[in-house]
Amino acid sequence: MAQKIKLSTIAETLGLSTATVSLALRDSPLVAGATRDKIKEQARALGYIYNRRAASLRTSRSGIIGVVVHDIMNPFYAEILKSIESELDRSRQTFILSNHYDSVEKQRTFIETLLQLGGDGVIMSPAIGTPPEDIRLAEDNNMPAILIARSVEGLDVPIFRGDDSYGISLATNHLISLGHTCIAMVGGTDQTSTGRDRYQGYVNALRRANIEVDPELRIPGPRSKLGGFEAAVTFLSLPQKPTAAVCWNDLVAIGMMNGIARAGLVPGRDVSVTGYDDLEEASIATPALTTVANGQTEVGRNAARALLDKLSGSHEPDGIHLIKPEMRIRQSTGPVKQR
Amino acid sequence: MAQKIKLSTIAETLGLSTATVSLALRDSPLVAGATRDKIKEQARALGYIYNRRAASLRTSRSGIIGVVVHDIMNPFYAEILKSIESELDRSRQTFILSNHYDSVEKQRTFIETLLQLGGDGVIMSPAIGTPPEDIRLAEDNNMPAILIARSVEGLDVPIFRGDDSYGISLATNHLISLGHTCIAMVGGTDQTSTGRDRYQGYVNALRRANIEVDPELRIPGPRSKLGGFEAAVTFLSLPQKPTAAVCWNDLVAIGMMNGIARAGLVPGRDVSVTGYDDLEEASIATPALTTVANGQTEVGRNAARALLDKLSGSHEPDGIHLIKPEMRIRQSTGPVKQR
DNA sequence: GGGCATGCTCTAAAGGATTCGATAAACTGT
DNA sequence: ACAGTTTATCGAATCCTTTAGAGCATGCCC
Repeated sequence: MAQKIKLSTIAETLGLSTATVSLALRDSPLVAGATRDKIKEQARALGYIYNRRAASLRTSRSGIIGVVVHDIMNPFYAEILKSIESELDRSRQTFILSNHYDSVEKQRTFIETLLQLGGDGVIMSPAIGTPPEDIRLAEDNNMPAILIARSVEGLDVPIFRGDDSYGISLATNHLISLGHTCIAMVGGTDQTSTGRDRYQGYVNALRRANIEVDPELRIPGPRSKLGGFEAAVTFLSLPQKPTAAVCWNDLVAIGMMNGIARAGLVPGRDVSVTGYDDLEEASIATPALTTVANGQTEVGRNAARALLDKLSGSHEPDGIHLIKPEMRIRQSTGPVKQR
Repeated sequence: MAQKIKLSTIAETLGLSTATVSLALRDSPLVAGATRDKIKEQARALGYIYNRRAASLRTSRSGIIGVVVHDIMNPFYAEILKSIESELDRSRQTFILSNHYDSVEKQRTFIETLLQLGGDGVIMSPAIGTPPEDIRLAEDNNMPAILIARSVEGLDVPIFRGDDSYGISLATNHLISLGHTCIAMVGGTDQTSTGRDRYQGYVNALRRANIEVDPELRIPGPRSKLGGFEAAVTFLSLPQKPTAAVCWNDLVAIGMMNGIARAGLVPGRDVSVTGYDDLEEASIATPALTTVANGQTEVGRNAARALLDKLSGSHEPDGIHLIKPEMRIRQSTGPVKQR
């Protein structure tokens, strides 16, 4: 309040130059030990606050990293963010978070803001329909980007994600092995690479088992609990009377189980349901959800490390980094039972 | 990549001064319309990126607002954040988000980082045990703070929160009116103002109905789904055989309903359960959760507006701003039934 | 004692936008 | 035609830190 304390304030009170003070505070070996201690002590005493904007103006390094995903409230992204956070924390980077809600517009605004702030890099799960130029804008202005979860055509920035096609085929195979032959696929969209991959995994698994693929058994759209809840109605009224559902993710699966229960049926006994992601919540759902662990923690950690490596120039982690999903079998799936 | 475009680049290519360019880009009436258009056009053509750090060095306004809460993954905070976000968005402020996970240490680090970046203000739900000095640090360095959800003793910064004591008493009264007399309180902690207020609301409602308060009926601790899930076991083994539970929040209530179902009982019929917060999820839970709407949207919106007002100097929103909670009766509560 | 390291500190020039006060040009009214 | 406005633009200082490059002791060796 009183007076802004700056380097020169410290310098004057000690009869030194700002250069020395600046170096001392950053532990430069150029400054004598005794001087350094005196300076640090004085800085503390005066309540000095380092001015990063002034510093970064000079050094063109801001210590800011941007992270933008579809929706941070979605536990799938939240778990990724948590692991990014713990990775960045230890390297003293500040991170700025944003949702784009699949608005290309909002996403571009975020990238521009980040550029204005001098962001050092950005980790993003690109919005549906992201034009490659928007990401090149970042790269061209010296702000490297790393993608997570979704790819963008025509770009060669590093990307970290689970192997969606393989993961969904695991879930589908599991249902097939329980005797199910009429299996619906609930949720997701063809507009993202993830959506296409997951549907493909489902189709592949059915084909391999010589089960005919019926497009009517696909209920596209839902990606949230509410979506899954509502899709239960559609599912239960399908004329083919499917006995199982491969859901887009755990949220859809949990919502759908709630919808099924509301209709008086018992999920896991009357209808088998699989999720995807293995959120913390999956194991405490009723019944406990059979799902596919999608490696959120690895995705976040590896993406953050890759960016830090790139920034420190030690390593260029280009290309696609796939993480192998794993099956988690619980109580929401069981042997086939006619309705 | 090629060359950094700055104000002076634009100025030179047009034969103008940086002063004029700077003014034009900010739509100053001092600049002639034709000149302004020419400048803006050129800025776009060159791919000029506004350098906020340089600007804020001069103006000491960064356009950055910090938001720190216990855990952004918690849907209660997530809903607040969403409403803060939409409020700040329209005033072109960037916001930086952080969790403190109730670590005073982590919270202070965040405040310091924000000060270094020249944050204009901070909205926070203070960590348990936050010393008033930590918040004064912000205020003293010209970065106003607004509290949400929790208070800190010995401070007169504005605070926005629900009326917890009143809210919980609504839920408790509702159970009492259904005939319940042995009602447990599940979750929460005495270490936060919210925790103390909610317990007090529960106690008050019982006393008003002449029901004796049994401290053994309190199961403190849980604040998450998993916590509620585990607390169900404790609850069901209480010798007093309570017929209803007032839960700390919706997460605890939903977790607890899952735990109760896992034990073979039907929540809403065998045991009545109330939540708190009215998350989106409450209405699709099985059974749909009776809960108390806590006004997250208002809290977020009002807090954000208050901060913006304070920054623009138009208004000093000091003091406590309580939001009146409202009852939402659904299927998780019903008439008393002996177990 | 002269020549050279070595160790520590300082001077001054960036870095990019904003803004006060000055200036020049165009216009007003008489 | 001239003093007085108004309008549009500019010069230069300023915000605070970093960092070459210079400078000055001191100590050491031959």
